[in-house]
Amino acid sequence: MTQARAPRADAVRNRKKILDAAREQISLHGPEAGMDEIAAAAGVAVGTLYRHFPNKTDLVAAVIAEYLDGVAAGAEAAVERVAAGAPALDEITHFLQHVMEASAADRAVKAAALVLSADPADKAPVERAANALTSLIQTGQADGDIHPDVTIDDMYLLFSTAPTDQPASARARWLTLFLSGLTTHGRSAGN
Amino acid sequence: MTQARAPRADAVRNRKKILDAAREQISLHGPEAGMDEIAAAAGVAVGTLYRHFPNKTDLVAAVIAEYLDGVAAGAEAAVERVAAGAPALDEITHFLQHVMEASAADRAVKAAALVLSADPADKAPVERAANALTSLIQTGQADGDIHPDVTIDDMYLLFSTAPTDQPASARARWLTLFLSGLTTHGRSAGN
Amino acid sequence: MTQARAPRADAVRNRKKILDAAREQISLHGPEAGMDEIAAAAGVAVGTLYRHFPNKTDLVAAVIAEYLDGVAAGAEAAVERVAAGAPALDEITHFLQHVMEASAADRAVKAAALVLSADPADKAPVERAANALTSLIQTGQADGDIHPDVTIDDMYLLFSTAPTDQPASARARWLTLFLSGLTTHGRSAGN
Amino acid sequence: MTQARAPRADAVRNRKKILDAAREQISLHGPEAGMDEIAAAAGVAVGTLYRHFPNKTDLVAAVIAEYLDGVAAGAEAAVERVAAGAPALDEITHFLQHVMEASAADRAVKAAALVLSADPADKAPVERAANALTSLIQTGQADGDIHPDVTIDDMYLLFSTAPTDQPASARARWLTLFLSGLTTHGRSAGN
DNA sequence: CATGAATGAGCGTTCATTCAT
DNA sequence: AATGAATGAACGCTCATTCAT
Repeated sequence: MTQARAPRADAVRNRKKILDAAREQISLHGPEAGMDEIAAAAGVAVGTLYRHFPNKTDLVAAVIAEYLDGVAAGAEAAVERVAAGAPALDEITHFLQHVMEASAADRAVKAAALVLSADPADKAPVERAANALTSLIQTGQADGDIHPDVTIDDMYLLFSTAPTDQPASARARWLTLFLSGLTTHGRSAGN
Repeated sequence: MTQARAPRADAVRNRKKILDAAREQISLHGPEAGMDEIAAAAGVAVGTLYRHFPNKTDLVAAVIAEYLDGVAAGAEAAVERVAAGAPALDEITHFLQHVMEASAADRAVKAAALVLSADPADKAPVERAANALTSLIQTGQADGDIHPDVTIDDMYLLFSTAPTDQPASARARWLTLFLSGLTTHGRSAGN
Repeated sequence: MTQARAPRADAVRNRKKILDAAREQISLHGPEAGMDEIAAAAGVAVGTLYRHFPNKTDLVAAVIAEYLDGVAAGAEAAVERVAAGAPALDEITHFLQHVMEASAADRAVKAAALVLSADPADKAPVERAANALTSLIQTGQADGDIHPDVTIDDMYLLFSTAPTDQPASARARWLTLFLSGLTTHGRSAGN
Repeated sequence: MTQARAPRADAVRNRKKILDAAREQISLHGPEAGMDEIAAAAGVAVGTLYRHFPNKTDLVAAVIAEYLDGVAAGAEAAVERVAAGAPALDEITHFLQHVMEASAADRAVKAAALVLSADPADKAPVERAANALTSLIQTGQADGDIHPDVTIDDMYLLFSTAPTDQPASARARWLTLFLSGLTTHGRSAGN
């Protein structure tokens, strides 16, 4: 019974509304999206925004944390499918596509994080994703599909350099090129 | 031919001083370097700065144009070396390394460009670089070293996604991975 | 006789806790002590604080009233000691010293009162103190120790100008100088 | 020829306007007078105010410095009159009256200084006043009018405790009482 | 043409107060 | 009656830009 049993129903709702509005406004207007504008988009007053997030930096950190949560969930789902017999290389490929598209949607959030040097509020999702990815890589290497010198750091490199602010076709091409560096297969003339 | 060629001597000098100061201040303090600080670093008053560049955006665009000029020059030099018999793949590799290191030094300028969404003021250097790179690629393909589906767009992708704000070792690894997507050689276990 | 005498036990307790917390927080942090902080220090929610005191001004006024209560009690005790035979001039001197030291301890409260222009909520203690002081002055004048033109207003002047935010030595010197204006004795070279 | 020969004519005028407006607004509304309101009262934009005074604290410090300048000038004039034969005690009395009235006009400025803990920007006027007052005191003591234990610190005590926010009659009475502590004359029943 | 003083919209943040629960 | 989440006007301050000198 360690609940703080208060009627926090609306407070929770507000927190969600604020995070959604923050992601949206920052994506639309970049890091210079104003706190007032985010609050207005969320349908609350600034004071409420500040009750939930004492800083602009903290707000951005929370948006990032939410995003990382999705990444971690995706990675873990991939691991499970591999455990169920799916080929690791395919799962890695799909996971990377998934992350890339998610990053594209939140591209400006990354920029805001850089400008404000906001760290994710919670390190747990990062670790979860790292564990899952390590597992995928190892399986892929055991299958002989992934180059033996590939490490989790290559994944970070990939996440941090994906062309999130370019058209989907550019991202697809970029992933093709990058993957040929990760796999043992090289590229034939046709792909 | 309504060119003005009057005592532009100091005006040209001022323009140069301002561009240098802008690059330096933005590299030091990021996009939030103030116009007053740039002017002070250039040894002129703000008004003078605004006479040369009506906007902060325009100033950043000019800094980027200058940078692109260097890129174009590097690409053209590579073409000449290839014409003199150097292997195209090697020249491409070195050129990419060079651009990447230059970008890393000016990374804050790129960030400023994003925040202010500044386009280069002058398209000429971009074209010069494109011509030179196209030539290099074609030679590399004729040599059988570069994958036949590689285009100039892949180079843009490379420039725009280089991890300029990460350590040199990360950039080296990244280039290795990326290049294996451009070449016909794939990667052996050892590189 | 529409007095309410219901289970006010905890309400009274809360009122006391709030007043104590207010005095403490204002003494610690000056007039800019926040209502939230005072409420937290009192162990209640802001809403409760506002139930007891509709305003910050009213809260400060209540703190002052409490303080004045102490002053009145001191004055009345002095009157009783004079009635029992103590010399009025000595009692006045000691009383003034006492008030001055108490004011010094609560100096931030006085500052808050000024900033918020808060009057004491309850006039009764002021009157009690006035009556007692008038009695002391009259006795002192009858004794020939207090200058005949001295009035209760001189006491107010004294309270309101005591250097409460200066070291105790400054306060002592100040009282010496001031008292020589109230008494018939002047000052010899030695005091 | 160490002039900065620029046409600062209006800048100087603005500085004056800002100081006047600051004194006025702070006197009217206390320390919480807003920077925007002061700027508006001065007829300039906030930015201009901040060009002249980087802080609210600095602005208040400048107002105080101006006030201290007047005090110093008054003290020095008194010294000159004494040198010309005027009785030191009279001059001290008049000087104190003068300072007291000036303080009364600027009463809120003192409060603002306390709240913002602003020190005068320039220590020189304080020293000038101190020198002049010391001279007056010594002459008064040589004349046998001022009590031999009186020091400059007693003057500071007096300045800092004058009832500046009370009616002129209260200030007059207060000065009478206080002076009887400074002089060797005591008070007869008639004054 | 250069100067630098002036402008003022805008920012992130605070806090006394209100009100749904 | 108590709670604490929500409100929003106000604050001190910044900085790209304009314009009188």
